[in-house]
Amino acid sequence: MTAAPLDPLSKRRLKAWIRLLSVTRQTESRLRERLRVEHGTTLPRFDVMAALWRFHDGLTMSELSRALLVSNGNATVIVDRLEREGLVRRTPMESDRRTVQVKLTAQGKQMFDSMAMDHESEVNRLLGNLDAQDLEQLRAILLKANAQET
Amino acid sequence: MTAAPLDPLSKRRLKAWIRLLSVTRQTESRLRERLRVEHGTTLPRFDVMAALWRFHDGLTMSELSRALLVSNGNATVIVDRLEREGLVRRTPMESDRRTVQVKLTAQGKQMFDSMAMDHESEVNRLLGNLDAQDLEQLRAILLKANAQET
DNA sequence: CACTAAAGTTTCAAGCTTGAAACTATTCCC
DNA sequence: GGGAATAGTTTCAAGCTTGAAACTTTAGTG
Repeated sequence: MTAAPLDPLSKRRLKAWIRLLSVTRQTESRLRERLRVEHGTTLPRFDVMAALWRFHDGLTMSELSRALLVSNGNATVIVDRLEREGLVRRTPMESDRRTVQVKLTAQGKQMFDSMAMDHESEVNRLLGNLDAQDLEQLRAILLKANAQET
Repeated sequence: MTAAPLDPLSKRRLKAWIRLLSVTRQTESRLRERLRVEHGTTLPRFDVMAALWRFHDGLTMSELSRALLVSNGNATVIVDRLEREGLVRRTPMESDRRTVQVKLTAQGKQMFDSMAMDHESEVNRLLGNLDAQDLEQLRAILLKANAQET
């Protein structure tokens, strides 16, 4: 539907996107490897646990998939596996019987705690070249970019 | 192995990473949807074709997976499917019989051309809020971040 | 109250992705 | 030349991911 790219910045935006994707993929790949080698888990499982740790009153499945920007079906299978491993618990809601509340179990909290600091220091290492000014600029740019998402 | 995160910027780097991931996922999701709806294809297929278009003398499987930051096994199945659809061709190399050269077919080139401009204008729209200065800063920051990747 | 629309979740098929293992071809080194 | 190590590719099992369809429950409307 969009017309031909007369915008003179079009090519630069495309290059910026490619670079953004590349840095993100490389970083994700490092983090995935670390979780696998050091903690025997995967990035999606970690992401779910991190979200549940953050919202420690629990999240519904829909809130979870929205927070993680993944599909509902995807959230279901990851929570299924975490639940089978005893790291997470589904509780049917009284107020609205369509929904379930997902929470970390005590074991899940413990597991997450054992990973979180290591994960943070790996992120800190991977982005270690960025100083305070870089981080502030990046923050501003990403917020700006995000505002566009229709 | 890394020690506790005494770095005072550690938390900010973590937040920056989460934001980076979020923007990237949202953007990827938009682009994927557009390719699906408008062109009946997927992002990984598009990525492979874009790499082959860019290096129009062809790439080996290993070069391809390195360029796309995906595993060799992954590259194999995507190229398999593209080949089955006639968009791509594998040619055994004379010089080194371990390797194959992957190239776009004429049909593949045509298909890519029909998608590329649309894809670019979608990227341009999604990052439309970023002006020349933003793009330059982003470029510098991403290059800096990239330099760290051990 | 019935009907309809909407929201929340799961199921499903298809495709993507990884990392390890297997296989083939090449290069290196004695 | 004969191994041994290395490089390129594919195969494989397991898990991730999507989007659509089905199912259940709730809310809204007459």
